[in-house]
Amino acid sequence: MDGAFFARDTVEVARALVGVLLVHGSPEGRTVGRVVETEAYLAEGDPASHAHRGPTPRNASMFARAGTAYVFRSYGLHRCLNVVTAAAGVGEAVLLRALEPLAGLELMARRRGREGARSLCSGPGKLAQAMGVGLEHDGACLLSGDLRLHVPSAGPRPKLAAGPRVGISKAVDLPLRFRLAQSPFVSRS
DNA sequence: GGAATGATGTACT
DNA sequence: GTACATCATTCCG
Repeated sequence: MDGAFFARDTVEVARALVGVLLVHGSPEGRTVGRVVETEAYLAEGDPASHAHRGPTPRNASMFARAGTAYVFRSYGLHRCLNVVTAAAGVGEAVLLRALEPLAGLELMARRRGREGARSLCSGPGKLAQAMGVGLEHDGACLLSGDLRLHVPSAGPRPKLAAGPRVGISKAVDLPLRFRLAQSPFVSRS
């Protein structure tokens, strides 16, 4: 796993990230999930992106180098995890929307305060909560550190379904959302 | 300085 | 399907 994986076309990265493992080793324990749903946020022609109007204090890490985490607070209480893509300074990223929980399910359930493997990580806010991702991870490197992405060395290319993104009011029609076909762990809608 | 607005999730009808 | 929690950031005056 190296930075080159992320330092290329953002839509390609969004597709390639499906199937990648997200691993968090915390004092509480280790949690692992497989990415099953992503969304790309682009620099040009994408008014739904936080980076659309250029750098601000909040989105600063979107302009850092590829492989950096961009974590933001959503609706005052949730958190969402993105991976910065493309060349440094461009301001593109991929939102991780859903995971298939693989390890540390009990810890995920405890963090979430509810049971049900199906709904532990089936949404960007749930995923961040279950994996213990917080604003302290904003700006962190996802190639090394306590929170990491890991590409399985081999394996068949997963079958993807593309569609419109969720929860936005602008650029609603762009097909920039990708998910693992037939996975029961994707977010609803 | 003030007001609007979310890259959401849950509960309730 | 609809309602609402909850607050920092952003934009406008």
